[in-house]
Amino acid sequence: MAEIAGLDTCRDTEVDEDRVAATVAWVGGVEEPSRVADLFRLLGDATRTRMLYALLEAGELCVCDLARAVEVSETATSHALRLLRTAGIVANRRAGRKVYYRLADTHVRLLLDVSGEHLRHGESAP
Amino acid sequence: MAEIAGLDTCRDTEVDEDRVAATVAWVGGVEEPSRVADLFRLLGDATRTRMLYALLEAGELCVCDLARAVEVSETATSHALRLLRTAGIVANRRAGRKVYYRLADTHVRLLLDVSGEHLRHGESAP
DNA sequence: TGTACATCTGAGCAGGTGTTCACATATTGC
DNA sequence: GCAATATGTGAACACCTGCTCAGATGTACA
Repeated sequence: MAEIAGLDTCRDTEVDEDRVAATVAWVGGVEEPSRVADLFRLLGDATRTRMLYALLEAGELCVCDLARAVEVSETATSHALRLLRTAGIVANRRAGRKVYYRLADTHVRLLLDVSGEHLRHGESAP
Repeated sequence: MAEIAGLDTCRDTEVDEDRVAATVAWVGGVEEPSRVADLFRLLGDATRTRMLYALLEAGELCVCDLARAVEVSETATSHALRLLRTAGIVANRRAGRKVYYRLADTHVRLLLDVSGEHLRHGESAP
């Protein structure tokens, strides 16, 4: 029943065995955790998060204005936006020489809201 | 109106100026983006995310079983759980020599759900 | 076309992060 | 008490990540 080789500690063989087996199969079989981690890693940087908050507040901003809003160099802003754009978190629109960025979909706003909710309420009931 | 020193590019002074000023004040004044980034950084690791998914599936697991479920050493599991516990993402319960971990609150499950939703639907309408 | 502006890109480097190793602590049963 | 199991801790290391710098690309206007 899927005894994992190489890890020989935890000698107990109680009733949790089947639950562990089912869990390892489920976690290992689906690639979702890895992709979710990739998404969270992008949001796990203060500069990028501040950019998202700025876009959430302003609706739409060009690179230079966004750079000033978060007080980061325009080059760093461009690098960050590239990552966010590739991941589909933000979308861009060209107007003349400027490129305006905005949040791509509502899921991002929801993630920010839920996170803020978590922080505000601290650790509450399960 | 809060011209940021040290960043002298982007010479345009169009109608967006006030919006930028308001945005920079809002983003800079609130520490929420930084704390949200800290939270997302914790979730931005594949090992930790798989642990959360395992706990989400199994409900409750001791360290050694969780280590086998995500196929990581028990030491690495303990280190990861310490970070998650300090952040209030997981909670623990001692039963004999074993320590059982579970998701701390419903916000984490919601974050995982919304993230999965985002990935499944890709980038849709704003 | 040439100049100025806005954005993008690649290389290089400092700082942060996750893992492993060795050891410490805690709990149970003899 | 002692031995065995389960978990926690700190240091060392390799790896990754985000920033800056220099330069390239794209766009508008004279």
